[in-house]
Amino acid sequence: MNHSKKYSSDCGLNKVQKMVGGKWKLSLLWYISEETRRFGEIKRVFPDITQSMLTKQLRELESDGLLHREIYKEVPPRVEYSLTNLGQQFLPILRSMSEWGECNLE
Amino acid sequence: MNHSKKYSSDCGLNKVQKMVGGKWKLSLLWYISEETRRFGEIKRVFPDITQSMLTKQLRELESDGLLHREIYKEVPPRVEYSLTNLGQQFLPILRSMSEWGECNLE
DNA sequence: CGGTATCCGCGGGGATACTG
DNA sequence: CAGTATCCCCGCGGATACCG
Repeated sequence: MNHSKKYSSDCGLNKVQKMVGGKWKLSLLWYISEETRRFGEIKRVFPDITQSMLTKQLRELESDGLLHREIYKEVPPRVEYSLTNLGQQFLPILRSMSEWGECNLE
Repeated sequence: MNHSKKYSSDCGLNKVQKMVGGKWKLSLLWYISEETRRFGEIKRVFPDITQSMLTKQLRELESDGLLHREIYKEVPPRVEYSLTNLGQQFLPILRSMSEWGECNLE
């Protein structure tokens, strides 16, 4: 590895920061990891996220390869979100963070 | 746990997000985890962070209990940053994220 | 050397209304 | 139901100058 770039903006940690640094992304991944979720479900469980922001963050997670978005062409429409392989590989980290957060704070 | 708050703004993951969500905090913790670091060292290794922002992020990490800040009253002054116990407990997670970031991106 | 003090731009994120 | 489309605010983070 280029030694001078060990901590620079293209190191692994900063890539992670960019991918899951969004305000709600960790929680969203966590919720979707339990099982495939419909958009409406997510919206109901996270009432503090506006719908537009929810769409945006989900799409970013999708384009970063963490989420899969499956569209069912029905009436009414249905869209389901699930973890990709990459997202599943991130799960242990997510679990550790959740535990660390629950245990060590106040 | 309050079921309705399982994914709300005070769940473990969102606490983690607030604590280490800053643009440079993961990398800073990572660098300081290797050994105790002086302010000037950090500044040199992270030339893209302005000095004022560096101070701010370090202080936030300190007040969140992740970093210890030791001031030596010498001339010239010396300030050293190191991980607290809480910070050390976060290390495995940091390591996982770094590996995941290095391996799975591009 | 290791900071403050100011000022400021940008974009993350929210509110609201409309749509296929 | 699952979105766009707009508009907008605030605060993160940067730039620059000064200080004990």
